[in-house]
Amino acid sequence: MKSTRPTSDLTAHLGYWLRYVSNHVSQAFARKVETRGVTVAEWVLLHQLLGAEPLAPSRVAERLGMTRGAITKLADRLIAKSLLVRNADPEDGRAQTLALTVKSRKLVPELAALADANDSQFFDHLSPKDRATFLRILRGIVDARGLKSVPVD
Amino acid sequence: MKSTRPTSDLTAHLGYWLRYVSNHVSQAFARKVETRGVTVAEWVLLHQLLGAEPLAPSRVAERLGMTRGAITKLADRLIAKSLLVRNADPEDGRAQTLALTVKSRKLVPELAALADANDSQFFDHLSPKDRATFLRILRGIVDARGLKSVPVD
DNA sequence: TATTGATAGTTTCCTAGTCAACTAAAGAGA
DNA sequence: TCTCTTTAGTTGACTAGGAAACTATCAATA
Repeated sequence: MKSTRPTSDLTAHLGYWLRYVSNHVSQAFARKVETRGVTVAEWVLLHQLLGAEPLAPSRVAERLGMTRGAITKLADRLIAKSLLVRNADPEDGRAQTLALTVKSRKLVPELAALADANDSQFFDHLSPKDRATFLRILRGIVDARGLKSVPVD
Repeated sequence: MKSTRPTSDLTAHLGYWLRYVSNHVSQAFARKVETRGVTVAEWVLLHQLLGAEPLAPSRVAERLGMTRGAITKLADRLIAKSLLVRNADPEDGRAQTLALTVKSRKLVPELAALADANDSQFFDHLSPKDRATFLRILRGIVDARGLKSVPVD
C-alpha cells in the first residue's frame, strides 16, 4: 500500500530515482576519467589494488563482483596501457598476481581527484545534515540487505 | 575538504555508495523480470509506451537516453516476442510508430507489480521520514543538476 | 604414488549497447 | 521542379561484460 496509482506511475518507486541519479553520476564520472584514457571499470580495479597489491585476479573478481573471465580481459587492457603488471605466483603454479606500475601509481591519485570533483558536482549543494542522512540511508540498505562486492558499472 | 584521507578511501564518496546500492537494486529487479522473459530495458520501453502509444522510435530513444540504433534492436527483440508492433506512420513516409500488443498490455501490470516488490525489498525497512528524505534528496539532485531522460540500465 | 576432485585462469560464444556510415523520405529555396 | 539539407530509421563494426567449457596445477587420499 505504497501508492494509489497502481501501474502507470513508476516514478513513485525509490528504485527508479535511485537508478536515475546513479546513472547520471556514473556517466558524468565516466566522461571525466575518459579524459585520462581509462574507463570506470579500469579505475575501480586500479583503485582496489592501491594499498592491497599484489592481488590475485580471482580476489579482484570477488571484490568487484565480476567474473574471472571479465577480470582477465580487463587486466589485459590495463597491461596494454602499461598500467598493470601480471606476474606468476612463485608459490602456486596456477596463480598470478596483479600489481600497479609506476605509471598507474601516479595516475590513481589523479583519478581520485576526479572522483572528488564528481562528488562535489552532484552532492555539494546538500546540507551537511542531508549529506549525513543520505549516507546513513545508503549504508543502512547495504547492512539491511547484506550486500557485498564493489560496484563497477 | 571532505575527507582527511586523500586517495585511498573512496568509500568517503557518496557516489560510491549510490552506485553500490543502485546496482544491487537494479540487479535484483533484473532477476525478477527475467522470470517473465523480459529484460529491464524491455520493461522500461514497454512501460513508457503504456498510456503514450503509439510513439515514434526516435521519441522513445530520447526518453530512454539511448541511441536510435539501440531502440531499433530493442524493438526488434520485443516484436519477436510479440510484445510490440511497429507500424508505418501514414503521415510521414520515413516515420514509424511503436505500440503495445494484447500480450504486453497484460504483461506490463505484472512487471509493475515486480517493481513494487523490488522496492519493498530494499526500502520497506526505512522509516516514513527517512523514505521521504531519501526521495527528496534524489529529486533535489535531479533538479539541481537538471538531469533528463529515463534511466535504463 | 596414482587418482580424483577442487581451484586459478583463459577462451569461446553470446548479449546488448555505442558510434558512424548509410538509405529513404521530407522540406526549403532558387 | 530541381537540388540541398535535414530527419527517421537501419545497419555494421566495435566494445565490454556473462556463462560455460576448457587447461593446468594443486591437494587429498586410497
